[in-house]
Amino acid sequence: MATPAASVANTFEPDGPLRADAALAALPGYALRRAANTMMAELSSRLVAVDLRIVHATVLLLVGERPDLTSSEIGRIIDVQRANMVPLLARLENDGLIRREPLDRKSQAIVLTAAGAERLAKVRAITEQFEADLMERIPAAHREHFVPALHALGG
Amino acid sequence: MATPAASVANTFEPDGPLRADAALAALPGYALRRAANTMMAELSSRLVAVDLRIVHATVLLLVGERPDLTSSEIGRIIDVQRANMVPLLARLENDGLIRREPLDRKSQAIVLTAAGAERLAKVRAITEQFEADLMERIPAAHREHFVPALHALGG
DNA sequence: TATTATTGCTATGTGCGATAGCAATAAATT
DNA sequence: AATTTATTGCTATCGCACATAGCAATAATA
Repeated sequence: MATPAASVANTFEPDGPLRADAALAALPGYALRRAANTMMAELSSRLVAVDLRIVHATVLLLVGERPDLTSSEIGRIIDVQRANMVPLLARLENDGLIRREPLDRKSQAIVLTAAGAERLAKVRAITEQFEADLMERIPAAHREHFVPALHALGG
Repeated sequence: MATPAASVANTFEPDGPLRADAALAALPGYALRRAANTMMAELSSRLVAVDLRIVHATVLLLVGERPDLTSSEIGRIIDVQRANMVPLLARLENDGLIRREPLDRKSQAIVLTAAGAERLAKVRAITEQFEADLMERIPAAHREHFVPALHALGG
């Protein structure tokens, strides 16, 4: 924020907000990181409306689709380790959004409660709008190439 | 890793590594986040060769281009707050890669030392290779659209 | 000259991710 | 069937990234 005051000014955006230096802006990897950060910040701020963080919303989306996922399985899907799933699910359980249902004597399924289903509906509305807005920010000429490119970079 | 063992199997990748659930994979925002994470992990692992983290490498790249940047200015460019620039620059200074040079009685420029310049050369080699590899992973048809799309999403 | 802004810093809190270890149980091997 | 191996859900803990609040010195502005 505020005026750059950089002695050696950015040649490309003479007076605009100091985004990335020219040297950095040229790097696709840097652009990728910044775009992801920007968009995730945007999504985060939209999710305050449902008092959820991105990870929590992701878990709701997931268990809303598959009613018999275990904590470990969810962790593998979203790249969160078993140990770190504990506080994450505890939070959702505390908020009354999920419930645990024994599958056998070792594993338990994570399932939505009624409140969880309601919250999920709002999450879906928010994420759908978010995704739509995201795609619309991309110039039409590039739009259809974006997701395929991302998928090629993996996950 | 290991076999999914998901009771409700992933319909699209019957036996492959469990990446993202179908519901998640459809979301551009999710794909963006995952691609960024994957690529940053890749870059990080390449940077162990120069014993630097991504942020540190970024700072070197930056001060290598502009010899009179202050801590505050660097922070604004790379989105790191003043307070958090302190340990970051302390690390680089400790490693003998940067040096502080007074601009006036309040501000100081962050400049490369000889060792810093040498390290930067290696960083450049690594990042150039990384960026090239990244772009090559993207199918040719989508390649040229990628960076413009990212820039549209902002930084 | 008086006020306001900026710089570089300390101190501190919070949340995330990673690692190691553990008891119970399930799955695989022999 | 018995034994070994793997998996599950968890605790405890460490380090890192990031944010906030505050501070004294100094520079910039009104």
